[in-house]
Amino acid sequence: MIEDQLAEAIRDALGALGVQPVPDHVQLERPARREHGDWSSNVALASAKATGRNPRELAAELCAYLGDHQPDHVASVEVAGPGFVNFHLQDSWLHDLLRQVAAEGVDHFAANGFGQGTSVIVEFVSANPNKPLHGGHARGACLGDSVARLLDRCGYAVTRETYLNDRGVQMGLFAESLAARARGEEPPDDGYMGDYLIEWAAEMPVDADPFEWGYQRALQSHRDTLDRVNIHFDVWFSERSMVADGKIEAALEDLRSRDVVFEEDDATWLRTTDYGDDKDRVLVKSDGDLTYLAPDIAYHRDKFGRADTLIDIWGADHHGYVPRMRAAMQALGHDTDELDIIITQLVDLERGGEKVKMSGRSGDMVTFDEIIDEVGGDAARFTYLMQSADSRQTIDLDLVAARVMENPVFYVQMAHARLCSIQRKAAEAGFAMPDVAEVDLTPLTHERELELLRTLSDLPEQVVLAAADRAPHKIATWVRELAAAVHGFHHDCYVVGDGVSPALTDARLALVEAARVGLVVGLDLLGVAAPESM
RNA sequence: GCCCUUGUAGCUCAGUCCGGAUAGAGCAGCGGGCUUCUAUCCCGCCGGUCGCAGGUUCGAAUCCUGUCAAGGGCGCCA
Repeated sequence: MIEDQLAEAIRDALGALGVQPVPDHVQLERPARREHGDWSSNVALASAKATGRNPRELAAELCAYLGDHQPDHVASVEVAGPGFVNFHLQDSWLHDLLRQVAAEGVDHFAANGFGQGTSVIVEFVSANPNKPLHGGHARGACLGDSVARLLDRCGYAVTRETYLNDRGVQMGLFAESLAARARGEEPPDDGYMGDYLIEWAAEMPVDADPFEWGYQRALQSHRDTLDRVNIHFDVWFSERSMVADGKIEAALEDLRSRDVVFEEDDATWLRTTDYGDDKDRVLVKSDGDLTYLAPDIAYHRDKFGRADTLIDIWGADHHGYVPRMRAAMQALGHDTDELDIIITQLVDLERGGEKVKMSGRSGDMVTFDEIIDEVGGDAARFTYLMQSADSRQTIDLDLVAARVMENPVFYVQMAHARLCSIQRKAAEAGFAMPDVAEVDLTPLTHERELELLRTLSDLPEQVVLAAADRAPHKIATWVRELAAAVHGFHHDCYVVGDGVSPALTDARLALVEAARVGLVVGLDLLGVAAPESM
């Protein structure tokens, strides 16, 4: 990448100028203002103090040196402000970039090998298998899958996994409620009241076991819903399987052997306070039943046996459990740096400005399916991923569904459809797609063309940052910028038509293809389709 | 009381991790632009004491301290 070249050139220059020590990392960034050049470095400001030199003088010496030893593509280097070193580049750096994007294509553009050799399990959704997925699951579902897509592109060996709470009190109540509905009765007072149980009960064969049949029915419901938003788990991990194969007991034994467990009031406790938790936690209740925590610990212990790094996506209502899980993993000797628990803040749903109730015993909760019905799978995913998981989100279903102007997903998809349309029109007009490696790109000098390429050049870094921060919203922001650049290009730069020379048409067709690759990659990282027409 | 997250334009949010130059985008409002590849678009204008107060720094939306406000969480429930 060009910034690596420039950084290396700066380090060489610092060495030649006798600056000690030469920093390991030279920061280069794209200035906010075009007149500050294509790339800028604050290296003179940053190292002035360490070297006891005046930053502007150091910057001036750097510029002079770099002027005499110009790296490829550099047109000029100048000092600005308090001591920035600004590089102005020739358009050729963007032309090279275009060739690179086209050559890498959808499979390789913005990919990197940072995760090579590292396995990671991304656990998300993990909904109780006794009711349809509801709105509260949606954000975490979209986030988890997109994080997995980002890690894929960074070369990690990724497993998408969800945990099934398929034993315990709630599942028993579920089976009882389902059986009651099947008999035409009301569920027990503490049972499940949702109308979906009436539907499911009607489907259930008379001789079926309500527990097993209902469990499978719920799983099918989850699978069907997630299919609609392009989410597919590699592993559906069963809690009760850990009872059968002894993993829970093994985990408890492991903890006991490490002397972090004690008995008190007839219960078994984990001394999580030794690891930063604010109180100790019960593993086995005085009545002999397990708390939810014991299987959860066993599950995470199992995951650490299968992967180097664990990422969990939890809702805000579970954030209080982070310290105890981290404590438990630390007690088991795992590196808690490799346990990354992402908390998604709550989402408020509205319709036409009116708040929608998210849950309720009578079954008036909004299901994930209803959200998809109302706004579509692509709009749902894009909307959930537009904002940082840290910020509380308000989604007005009517706005997302109906008012196209307020819904960026259409803007971005439209950009892709337009590029495809251009390619179709060009083919109809007899222009074959040029060989991008050979085509002359020097006709690409229009500001719209250059801006499009500059935006494309940002994606590789954004992928690295988004993957590291588990922050797909950075990709959503980027893809909106790229779409804006595409629409601007589309508006001002005809590809095929009167007054466009064949050479320019060829060059622009190459640009169209590179931009299309960028949109496809960006949208794919979000799990959103790139339609060829709209 | 303790813990987590948030507070940036009328609204919804980027930017904060890793401090840089005149703080960005969309929507809303106002005003322009289609004989050619999708006007579901493009361009301009309007709009911000970056919650508040200190501190560190050549330089703070960004780091530190305090404080206010909103949301969430603090079970031998799951």
